[in-house]
Amino acid sequence: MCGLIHAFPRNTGTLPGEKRYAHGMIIASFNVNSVRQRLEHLSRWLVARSPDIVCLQELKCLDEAFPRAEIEALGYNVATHGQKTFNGVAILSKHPMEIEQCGLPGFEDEQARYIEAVVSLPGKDNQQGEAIRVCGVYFPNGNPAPGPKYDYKMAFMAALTEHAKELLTYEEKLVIAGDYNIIPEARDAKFPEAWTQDALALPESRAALGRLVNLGFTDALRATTDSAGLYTFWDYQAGAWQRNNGIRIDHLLLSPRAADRLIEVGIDKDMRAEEKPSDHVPIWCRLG
DNA sequence: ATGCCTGCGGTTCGCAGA
Repeated sequence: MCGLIHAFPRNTGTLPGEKRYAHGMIIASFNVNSVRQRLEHLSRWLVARSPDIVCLQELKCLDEAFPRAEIEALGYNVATHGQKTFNGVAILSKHPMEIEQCGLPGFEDEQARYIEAVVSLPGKDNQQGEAIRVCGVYFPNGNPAPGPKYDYKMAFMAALTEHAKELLTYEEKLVIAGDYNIIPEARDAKFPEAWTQDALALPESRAALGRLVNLGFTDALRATTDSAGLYTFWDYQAGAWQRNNGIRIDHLLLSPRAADRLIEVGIDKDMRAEEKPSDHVPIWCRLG
């Protein structure tokens, strides 16, 4: 399992005197579509990929129902922001972390779609390492558009953009990782014409994503490749996986200091071919 | 063409997802 289909190295040299971690650290996002249904998949993947930090979306359970002991047994600290039935986000970290936010600041929301932590990274020779701020996001779907659900999606994105603007002033290593429910460009869908009226691809949706990215973030995948056909989601219906009818909606946005450390990006596409998979697969980046 | 499929709740079909 966890066959790596897409892996994109970044052609960048190390500057003289620049401090980098020997093998880098992996930060991943994975929409599990029910953490209880996906515990075996998730556990196998955590062992195989061994990410340092993972943002999970669509837990679909209360915090007390999260399989905390099982994940902790694999060597992870666990922070959850769950709710009954729907949504729910979590951050897993091999390293110590402090939770900064559960829920998006300045945005009253009964839906559990945002969690933010600062992770303390190990330094060389047990020296005090750096820290990295990680935001786990689960954007609303927004369909049907127009309508109240689309208004909610736009409001969520506006609030996230305002918060991200403040976070960037800290000039930290920062990653906003998650299910954005936005297809950035036509090349990010097998059949882009099928999505033109959809909340995932409307010009207003793409413009809102652009306003966030243009604050100064780097889309990790697009920093490594211009290739079309790189997807993170395939619908359960109509043989979408078998037809490779996919879309790219799970993204890793990097602050300038994080983008400077980008080594490679991967999508663990083979997860989608397993028995009883999530409809999303993990995307991850390695920072040096 | 509209549903196809999956998960959840709570009982078995409606809602949500994307």
